[in-house]
Amino acid sequence: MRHLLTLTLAQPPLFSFKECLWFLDRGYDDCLYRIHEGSISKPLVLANGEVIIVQVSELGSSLKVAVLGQDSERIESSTQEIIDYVKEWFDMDRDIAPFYQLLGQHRLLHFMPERYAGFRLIGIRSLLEALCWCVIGQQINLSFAHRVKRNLVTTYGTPIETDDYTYHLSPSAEVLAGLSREDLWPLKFSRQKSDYIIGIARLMAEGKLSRKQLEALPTFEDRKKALLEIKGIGAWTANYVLMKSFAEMRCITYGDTGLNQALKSIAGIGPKPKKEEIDTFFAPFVGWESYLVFYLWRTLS
DNA sequence: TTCCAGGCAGTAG
DNA sequence: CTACTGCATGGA
Repeated sequence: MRHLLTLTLAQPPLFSFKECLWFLDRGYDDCLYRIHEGSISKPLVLANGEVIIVQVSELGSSLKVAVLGQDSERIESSTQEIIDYVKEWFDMDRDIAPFYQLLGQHRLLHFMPERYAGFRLIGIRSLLEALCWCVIGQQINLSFAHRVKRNLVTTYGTPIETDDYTYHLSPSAEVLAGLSREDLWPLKFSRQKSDYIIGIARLMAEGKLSRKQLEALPTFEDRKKALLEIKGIGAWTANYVLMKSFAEMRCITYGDTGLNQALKSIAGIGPKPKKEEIDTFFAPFVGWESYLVFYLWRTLS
């Protein structure tokens, strides 16, 4: 792998790379990206099949995107794809001023625009990766969840070597679809979760579930309904995936313990709030529910 | 030992 | 819709 090119992106208003990086570097040592000396880097498979490493860092008032790879011939034609990926990753094309306006008017949340200025919804572009992460994270604490994810990624993902670091691509649907449930038990998956992951991977490998198919559905509710029909995907996972992988703005992760904690400490709601109580709290933020969930999570660590 | 952690499926009401 | 159970792991 060698350096192929460097791109420069203007930082939009109300954007803070440091806030985004802080969230990604909360101390769980995620195995799918590397945070190093103020930069974040991760491997990416381009549409043409080439594997590259994108490394994003701050350079003055801009973002610098360095690209590592093998094939310098074709990389120029992928420039826009790489820019789009980074913009989507950090939700850079969204004007969040209206959200800040609503926060500023709120009795309990008016501190957020200043304290978390420029914090953005961090995306997980890969649908399978997002779904795997959700299933793994169901009902276990985050540090254990990260460990299980690392087991999965280092066992069934693809290592990508560079001079000073070994990255990993998350496992493909084809690889996971070929596993049997017992294969995942040593990686600390429960029986149910093994079945969920393999079932989801098989749907994707068979072409019965894909980003394209979900995006083709007319409404947010249709996409949620389609996800909920799949074994292992409940309300929490459906909302989380639509938020993180599709950048849907109206997702509330009902039942989420982190959300419940934040609502308890900030608004005194709960400890186990009913759907209606949550909806009432979210009512002033129509169209920004996902951002509110994300900002509430931000208050936790 | 008990409780619980960024839940889900199944059943009952 | 809520309320319940059973399912699994591992840390506090």
